[in-house]
Amino acid sequence: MPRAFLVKKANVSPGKRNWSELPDHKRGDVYIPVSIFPPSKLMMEAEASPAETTPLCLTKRSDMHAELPSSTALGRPQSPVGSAEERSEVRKRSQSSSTYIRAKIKVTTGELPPDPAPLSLVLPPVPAPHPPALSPDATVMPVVTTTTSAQPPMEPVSMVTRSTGAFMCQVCQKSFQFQRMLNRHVKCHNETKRHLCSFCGKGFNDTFDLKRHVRTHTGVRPYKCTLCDKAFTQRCSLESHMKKIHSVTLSYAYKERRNKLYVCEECGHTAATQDELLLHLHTLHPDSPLLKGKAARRGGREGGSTPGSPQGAESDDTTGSAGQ
DNA sequence: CAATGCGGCGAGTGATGA
DNA sequence: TCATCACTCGCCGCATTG
Repeated sequence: MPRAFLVKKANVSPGKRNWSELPDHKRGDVYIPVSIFPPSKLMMEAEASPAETTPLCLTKRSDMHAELPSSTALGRPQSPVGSAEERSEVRKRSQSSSTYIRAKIKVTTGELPPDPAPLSLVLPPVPAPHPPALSPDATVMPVVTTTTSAQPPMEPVSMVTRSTGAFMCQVCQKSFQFQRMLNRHVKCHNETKRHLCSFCGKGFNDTFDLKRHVRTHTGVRPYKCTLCDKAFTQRCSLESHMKKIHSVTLSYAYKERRNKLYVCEECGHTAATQDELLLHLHTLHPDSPLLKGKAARRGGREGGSTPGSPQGAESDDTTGSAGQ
């Protein structure tokens, strides 16, 4: 692979780890961004609210910023918000006056626009979406999942009507078979719940989206190409790579459940089973708040969820994406 | 049964080489 | 300038949890 892939921009600060120089397989296994976690703080945050709990409570020491392995975060210490998405936000904002507006980009304002209807079309004048500034010596803001209580409930944003047996979104007229589908869809229009990235402050409606995003900062790349040393944060990226580079198309039976991949978000280690992951955590990250959280939860639930269960016990994010 | 978690799909964008 | 590939994220379907 001739391309200097992964390196979105040079400008890597001296003294900082350039993870793009590492083979992906090493990067994924070697990189240990977190031991870094102040467990107590982490746990406190995790207690906030079950629903609001940010999956990945990545808090870290103040010099964490310098350790960010992500190519997207590397080399932009000057930038208050270093990731690509921030640049995208900035770019988007700069484009907001132009004719082109990327429809999919959402602006994290934390405030509910007065008029929901044009929400998907209008980019409101954006105040700095989030406390940006991750100055090199700044303490990283904790992951905060906020429910902006000041905001009205969903209904005013997207009135639910039922027509032709479907639940229709009043904002975009999209219809859904189930109420719950609509409820979640409404979040797309409503800035009600924000899951904020502790690294860059970017907000997400979906906890998993945040978790996935955080990997861009932590450098965790669970999906490794078996034919080369490259690794990816998302399975689809790996599959795309396999198809384009190696001409290998991974096919799965219809609705086949792919093997779940348990990912240690602290070092990127992957395990085939949750037990294996737990063993890994006990061995290498005994102080991991994630481990403690799991233990606490198990104690409280007394065998509530089975070890293979992808959720529940894993909502503390010891597992990564992967696998359907 | 609603809420939540997770994976997949699709698309926009950046970086790089030809 | 264009093509290619990787990165990233919004959103949806489905599974699981409480």
